Amino acid sequence: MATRKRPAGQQPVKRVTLADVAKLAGLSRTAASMILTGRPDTRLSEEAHTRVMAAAEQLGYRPNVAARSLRTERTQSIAFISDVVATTRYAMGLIRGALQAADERGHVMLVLETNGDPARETEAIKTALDRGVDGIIFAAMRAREIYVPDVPLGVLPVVMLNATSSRYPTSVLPDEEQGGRDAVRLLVEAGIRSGIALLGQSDEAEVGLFRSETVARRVHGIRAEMKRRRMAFVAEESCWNWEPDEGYRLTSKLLRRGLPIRALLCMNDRLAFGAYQALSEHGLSVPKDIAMVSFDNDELAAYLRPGLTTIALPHEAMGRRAVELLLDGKTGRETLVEMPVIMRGSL
Amino acid sequence: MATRKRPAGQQPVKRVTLADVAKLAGLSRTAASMILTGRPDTRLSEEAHTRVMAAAEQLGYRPNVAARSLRTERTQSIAFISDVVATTRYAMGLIRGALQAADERGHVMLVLETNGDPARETEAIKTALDRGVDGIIFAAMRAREIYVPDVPLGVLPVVMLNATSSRYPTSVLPDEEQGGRDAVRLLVEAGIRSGIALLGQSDEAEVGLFRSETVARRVHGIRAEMKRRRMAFVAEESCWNWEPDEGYRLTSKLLRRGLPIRALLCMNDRLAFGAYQALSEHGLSVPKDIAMVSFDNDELAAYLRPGLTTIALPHEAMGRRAVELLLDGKTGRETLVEMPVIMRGSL
DNA sequence: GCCTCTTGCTAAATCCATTTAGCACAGCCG
DNA sequence: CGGCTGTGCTAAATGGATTTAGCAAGAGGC
Repeated sequence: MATRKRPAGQQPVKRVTLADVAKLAGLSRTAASMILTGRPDTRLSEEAHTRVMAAAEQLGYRPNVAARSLRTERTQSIAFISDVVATTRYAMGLIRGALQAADERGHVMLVLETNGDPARETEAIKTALDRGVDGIIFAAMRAREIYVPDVPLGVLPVVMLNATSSRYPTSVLPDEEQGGRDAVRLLVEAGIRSGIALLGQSDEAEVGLFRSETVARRVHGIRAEMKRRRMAFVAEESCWNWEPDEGYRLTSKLLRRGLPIRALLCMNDRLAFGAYQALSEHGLSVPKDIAMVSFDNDELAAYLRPGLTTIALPHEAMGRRAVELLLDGKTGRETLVEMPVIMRGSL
Repeated sequence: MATRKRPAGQQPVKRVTLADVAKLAGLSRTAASMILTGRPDTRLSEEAHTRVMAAAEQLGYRPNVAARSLRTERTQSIAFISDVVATTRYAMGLIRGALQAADERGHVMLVLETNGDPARETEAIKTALDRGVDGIIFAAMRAREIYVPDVPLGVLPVVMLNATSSRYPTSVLPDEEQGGRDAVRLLVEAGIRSGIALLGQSDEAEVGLFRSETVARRVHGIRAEMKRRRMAFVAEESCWNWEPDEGYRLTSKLLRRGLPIRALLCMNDRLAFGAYQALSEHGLSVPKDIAMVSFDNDELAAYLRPGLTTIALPHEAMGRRAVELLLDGKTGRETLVEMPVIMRGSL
């Protein structure tokens, strides 16, 4: 029996290399490389360009990224390092926006998750550096100050997404201050200047101690706009956990107090969801009896009846912007992304 | 003024290479490489091992991934190519599970989004190949047959995640048949054998024409278990769009017909969400008047009052499993992942 | 006719790790 | 002593691109 070096059907399928293209075009690798990478000031003839392009096309040439980046130190890839990818529905928007912007610029995105563990963060950064990424995005799923481990990144651009860091000045955040103002403006434009209750703000939040940086700005925007218009809340119910349960509990409590409430301004949609449940139990209808305005534009907001009017967290736009800043070299300062007003039936 | 070639503070920060390690250890690059990659049958001395390890440690050596993969043809990276990353909250679980399993195996994950566009799919595959990934996961956010473009992948392992393909036999899917059976079993165990209405199933779904493959299995499991237990639905309301609006509409319609309904079996949680709203308006309470069982374990399910008992889509486990199959070379067949029963207050 | 400049192109070095092939030496056998 | 085996290690080739330095031929100037 003859020894079969290579199974019948299995072609060796050698990848097409630059050398192959050059040979077919009758030129040197140097020439082929320069033409294919679109170098500006080569003195290669029009004829040479045509031949190389044709050869590359004909052979279906794709450059070997590893070989290229070995030489160039750039990989056309970026790292998206985030604390938590799942758990919050917010995550997706950030990733998706970043992904699209990266793709448009011919970059791929490595996604790395750290669970907020400093050791894993350090490891993630090293991994990213090993792979020679062209830039790093540090993202937090709840906007906050992140401590970025002290790994020397050289001149690698870094953007903080939905996060801030004392080490890296470039960050992309939602314009919460404006969002806060808009919420109040919305109420006024609907003719409601009194009987507004605030749901969810907590003093601790304003201190920014535990909760997110940006929420403090949201609260600040709300208060500033209220003050500017010489308005005051009829009630404020504070809580830590902005979840439906709390919204339900606080709203029930509020209603029992018998205050003249005409609108609820909720710090997020999950609270508002809980509030809906409480209102429904009390036989109150939205927006006829009580109007609702909220923040985030959670998926929930569209599902409620009537739909919840809310100031959206522009996650996708933020992700996109982060990549734009990173790859277009516009780093250096804080960028605020407008929070769109999503009008639905609750106001 | 003297020309300053290099700005004062800016160190050149040359990366540590294998050659540096070898030199410090007083050995050849060959030896250093063999030791650091943990080759089994080298005859290098214990002493050599110690010296190389110490040198690598001391210099903080990290291998250059590009250089390595240029030689080895493996990159310790995989591609996660999916139709849509956002829009469905499901997505995250798949990505997150895959990410974790990849990380555990020392791999990084490239995430690529195609929006289901064949041209972009082809492009994504090429991009992945260019980067020399060690495997590809094709994921769909709604389980379904995907047409994978005919790009020759050679011997590259491929796993279909939450999807099937005629081209690639390895796929990871939720065990919908079992899930369907469990839903019925749950109702019976709660003492409900009659007065069950089915919400959302549509004949078109069973044909699998447009909707997902696996939903057909879900319906099949439900019907099989009903039949086995000699039970029948008191009503079936069909619709295409399994969204809260439809759940609301169908449930309202059902209630107006005055049937003796004791339980609602909903094809997904969003339908159930709408159903809750309708029940609430009709003054019916869950689970006292009407019990609810559903599918997916959407985030919503936990927010409802009472919490929605539901058969979960095990996205994270599926993502994890896909990577395990991919990297441990266990490809070849369909893997079903158990759908956990999430008991909450609605049953 | 000699020199310089421009044009069009290429040889060879380089990036860094992996891997093949094989060298030098020691010990053992007969 | 010659031949053989085993041990410990290394030189050099390799992978595929980019980039530096520079060659050869023709044009133009004086």
